[in-house]
Amino acid sequence: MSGKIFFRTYLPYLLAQAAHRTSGTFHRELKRHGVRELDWRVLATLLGGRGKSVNDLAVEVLAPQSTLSRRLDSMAGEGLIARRPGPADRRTVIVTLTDKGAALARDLAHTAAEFETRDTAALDEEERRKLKQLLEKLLGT
Amino acid sequence: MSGKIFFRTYLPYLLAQAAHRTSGTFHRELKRHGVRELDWRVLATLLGGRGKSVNDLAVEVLAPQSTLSRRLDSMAGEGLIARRPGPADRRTVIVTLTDKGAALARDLAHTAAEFETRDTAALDEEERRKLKQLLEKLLGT
DNA sequence: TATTGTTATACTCTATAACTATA
DNA sequence: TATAGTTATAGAGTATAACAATA
Repeated sequence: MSGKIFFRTYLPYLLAQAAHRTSGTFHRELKRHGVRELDWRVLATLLGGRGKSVNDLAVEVLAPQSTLSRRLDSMAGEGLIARRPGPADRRTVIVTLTDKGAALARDLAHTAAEFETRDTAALDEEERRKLKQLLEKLLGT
Repeated sequence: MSGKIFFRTYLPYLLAQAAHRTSGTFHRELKRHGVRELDWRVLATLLGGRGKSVNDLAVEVLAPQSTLSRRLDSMAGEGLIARRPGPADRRTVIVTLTDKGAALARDLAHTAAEFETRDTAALDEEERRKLKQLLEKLLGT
């Protein structure tokens, strides 16, 4: 088994490379706003929804609960998110965007969409659609 | 713009999620061997090749040069890789696998291939092939 | 007892820049 | 002067487990 051939067609690595490349330029943009990658994922995940528990959020932003918990402290301090006890089960904490957080999230999402197009310019519209469809199927969503 | 709709179809996030999911189980396997994710990328990248400069390697393993440099110290200490000055330009350092490193790399690559199939079972063979092809085109390889 | 979330600790990785050797 | 790589430092993320509150 040749290593070159192996790793060049090894799907997890292709995915990691593609994720790295297609977010590199936008991450520099995030930095300009003083927003970290994890914060951006939290903002984008919560945008348009009605709030999520810390647990659910941790799964969606691909971060451990303890890391997220500390970032939420910081984001709450900046007035971007709010936390309140879950209505049914008071052990859970429901995280929602504040108006300020939602405004920032919308602003960043707009910029992200521009970068997305630019950073995936090697694909035409049909290929991009197909790629998304395959990824969604892979992820079961 | 709905957040749910936005982030669910935002390609960099789909890629990050897919990369995360398709490597999660194998990373636990790596841990069992005492191999870190970065080490694994170095091993797999060098497998079957004739060695690479630290700079080129850093790009391929998606890590900063300084991080890689320190990991290489450790991997050299474990007898997995060797470093020698470049023949043409003596500023460069050429990294190659030792026999021990190559054996470990082949072993891990074999296991990785099994996990790859398992972790992408939601796609059939044709879809997997198409996904790889689109990713390769996106990456320009 | 089990689960949700927070907090604590030690460790790893990253960003940045200074430094060395070579070109 | 510029480049390849190493080293140094501070900051950010992760793994792990202990802990509090609720179920």
